[in-house]
Amino acid sequence: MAGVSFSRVAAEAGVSVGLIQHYFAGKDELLRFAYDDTVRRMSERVGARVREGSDAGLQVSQVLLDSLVELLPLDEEREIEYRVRQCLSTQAPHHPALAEVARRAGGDLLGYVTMAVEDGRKRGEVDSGVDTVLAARMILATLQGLADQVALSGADAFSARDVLRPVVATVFAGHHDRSLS
Amino acid sequence: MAGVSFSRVAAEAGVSVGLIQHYFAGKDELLRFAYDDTVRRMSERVGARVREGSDAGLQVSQVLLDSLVELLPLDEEREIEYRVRQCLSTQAPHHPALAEVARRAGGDLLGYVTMAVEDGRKRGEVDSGVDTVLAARMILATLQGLADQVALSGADAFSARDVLRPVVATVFAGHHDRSLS
DNA sequence: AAGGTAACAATACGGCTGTACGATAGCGGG
DNA sequence: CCCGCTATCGTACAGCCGTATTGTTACCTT
Repeated sequence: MAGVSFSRVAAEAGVSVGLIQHYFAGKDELLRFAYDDTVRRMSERVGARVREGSDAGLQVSQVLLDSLVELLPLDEEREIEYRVRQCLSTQAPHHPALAEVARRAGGDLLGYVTMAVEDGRKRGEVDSGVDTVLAARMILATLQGLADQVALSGADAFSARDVLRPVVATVFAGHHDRSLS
Repeated sequence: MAGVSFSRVAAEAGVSVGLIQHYFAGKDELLRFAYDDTVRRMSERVGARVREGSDAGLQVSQVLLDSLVELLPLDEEREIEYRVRQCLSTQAPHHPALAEVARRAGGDLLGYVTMAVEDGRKRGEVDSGVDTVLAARMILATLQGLADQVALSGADAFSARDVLRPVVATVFAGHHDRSLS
């Protein structure tokens, strides 16, 4: 992030600095575009997968787990996404435009997961007493922290799926074993 | 983070630029010191609290929950710690010295939580079949993601403790209700 | 064919950055 | 007294950054 400059972006893209200025009014707008583009793609991916799985009548917990694990920086492409999201969301507090993107992205994802949990409740996979938003927050928090752990210690240090599964299973009780062994 | 410069640090500290150079060989060393100092203090705080609680014979799950929630950016001081940690750990992949600090900090924290879970197992609060390291990873992942959520939406948007509690309870089964309601 | 417009390049410029260097002042030991 | 050491400052400098400006193609429209 410290190394992102117009000249470097231009060089890596194989174009001139002037061209980037032609399309983006300033550095802020360039970063905002990169951030928005990345989080939008991530959000749409998980949204689509949840919808597909729901339509296909698959087990909600399984679909959710798959969709979320797919966001982790487990391959090079997702790692780039992760880094963009991480760097820009860190910068967000100081920049209103970035903050708004961060809020919208967070809200979208929370909405998708909440809907999935509600869907699970309708199908009897989730106890009726569960606070769906709180449950979604819990699952998402674990996912996010898991992303950090994977990014730090590498994709092969441990099984991210095995860490996330019990948390999802806490919400979707009754259809899975709850063991951590 | 983009605004951290020698001149700005000097101004805010009320000293000259030269003085900072006198104590730190370069910017890298200055940042590394700030990062190391912050994570060390955080790690020691949770380590001490876990040890105290363990000696006092309190319920391990309760002590652990308290110690970890205390790391979240719920007041201004912790928010500063959070931001330092976040910014510098983001920068870590490109800078070996920072990466080493990040690894050590992560390892320390994982060690403390793992020990707490093992302690809970000895006392019968945790099932004997549980993978303690995996359980610690899960709890820490949720904590970390929770910190991000709190930093993004503010300390009053939801109860962070209520989100973390069920995850801790998944590990420390039998002594707590497991409900999310 | 003319002309307008969009794509793209080159360069110039003021500002800020990290770092290097020298100066000043206090101060304890010989 | 003077020497070395440390704390502290001021400033100079080369380099990179973001931005503004100007120029050059090439295409589309009429």
